[in-house]
Amino acid sequence: MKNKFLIEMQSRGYLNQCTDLDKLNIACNKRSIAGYIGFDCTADSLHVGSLLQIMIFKLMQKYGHRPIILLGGGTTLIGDPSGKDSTRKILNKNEIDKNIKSIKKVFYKILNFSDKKIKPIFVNNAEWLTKLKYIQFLRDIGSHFTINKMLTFDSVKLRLEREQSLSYMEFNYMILQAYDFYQLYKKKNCILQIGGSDQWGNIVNGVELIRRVLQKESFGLTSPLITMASGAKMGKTEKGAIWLNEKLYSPYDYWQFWRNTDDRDVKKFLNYFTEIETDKIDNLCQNEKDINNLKILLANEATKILHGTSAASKAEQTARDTFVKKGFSLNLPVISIKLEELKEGINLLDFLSIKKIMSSKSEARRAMNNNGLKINDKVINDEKKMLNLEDFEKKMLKISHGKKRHYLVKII
RNA sequence: GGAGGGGUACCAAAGCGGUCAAAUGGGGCGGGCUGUAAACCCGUUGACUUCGGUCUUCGAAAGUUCGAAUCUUUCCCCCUCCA
Repeated sequence: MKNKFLIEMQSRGYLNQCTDLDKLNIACNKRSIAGYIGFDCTADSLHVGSLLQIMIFKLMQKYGHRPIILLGGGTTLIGDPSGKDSTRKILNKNEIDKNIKSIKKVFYKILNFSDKKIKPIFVNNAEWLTKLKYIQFLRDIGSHFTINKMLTFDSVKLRLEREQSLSYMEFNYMILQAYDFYQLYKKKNCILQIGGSDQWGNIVNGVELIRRVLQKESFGLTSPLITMASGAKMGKTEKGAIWLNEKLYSPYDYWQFWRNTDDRDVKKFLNYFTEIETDKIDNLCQNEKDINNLKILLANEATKILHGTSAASKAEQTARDTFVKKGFSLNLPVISIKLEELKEGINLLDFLSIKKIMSSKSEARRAMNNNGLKINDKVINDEKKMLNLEDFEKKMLKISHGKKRHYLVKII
């Protein structure tokens, strides 16, 4: 009997590779399992690139399995060389701890923490990694790895082939990740590790370590690498990363990100990033004439998962007001200005750069010269334009940069 | 350790004494077309400016010169080949 969890993993396209799908199927059928995914803590927020992993957690919960969220406080001290051309910036422990605190928030928002049986567990591998004794570790764990094999893993091989330096520190990363899995197996009876396809090598090492040291079976599973139709990696647009933390990326912008999905990606993303049943998605995609409606659906569903229903509908409403009605929406990002500052009038270019709407006055000037700057939908071409009380209506005014960026200026 | 090549703006890459804030391509931003998509076309792309200019930028520092991204010296880093 095929396990429902795995069936949905497959139909949503979450499944790329598995060490032993048949046996995992049996294990999942038998009981509730625990599976872990490791997250890197180099930034104070995860971005959309990690969202698929979180969606997998969500799916695990749906079918009664427990997520173990490994925050790599220890491994981030080293830096994963997978898929990197050069050593990345090494963070110190304080920065990492701060990042962990911030990253955790997203999981609380997306996953179910109220049901005891499937409540996610946070673990930080600094807990065991920082306590390792070098010689002991080499004897107990290091003896199970051969350099010959390690050299064949892509993360190492590619670096060497490109003649890019790989430090001994980074070279150890895969062993540490394998050790993580081993620890979680022992401590939490975690039998599954999930990761992006670039993690395959690291994951397999863990499975093998568990087999060698504990003579137990465990499983590894990877999700596909998602790219957008533009060819860019998921989550990294030209403009920068799409962060999951609200402070770094507002719900409105997040909604907009999904709303602006490339036509070719819509169906894929509906499967990946919403909880709409896959049959229903097939149906919708066949029957809906206007793909824009699907994009709105995608934006709503995806935003709902991260920021909640009300934030999603608020974002939709804001978008409607600004794009369809071309009017004001009170939910646009607000920039406030004090009444005193306006008394004398304030130079518009100064205002734009001071309030960080534009990164410099020159940039503001440029936008102006290209007809890209509007106040209340009226193009402004006058570089000397002063902003004063007459421009405001009910203490408010809308400034637009291009067609998509709008701000509400409020007098306080 | 020896011999060569190189470090230029967000990235790639030209320039090799003045006409260089620096060709060209990509990316970004804006405009047009459209559907808040893609593709395409056009403009723009260091900062400040009283729009005359001014200031900062070609790995770092020092020097030559009226004048340096361009020449010299030292230092740092990267690459290729040999050992």
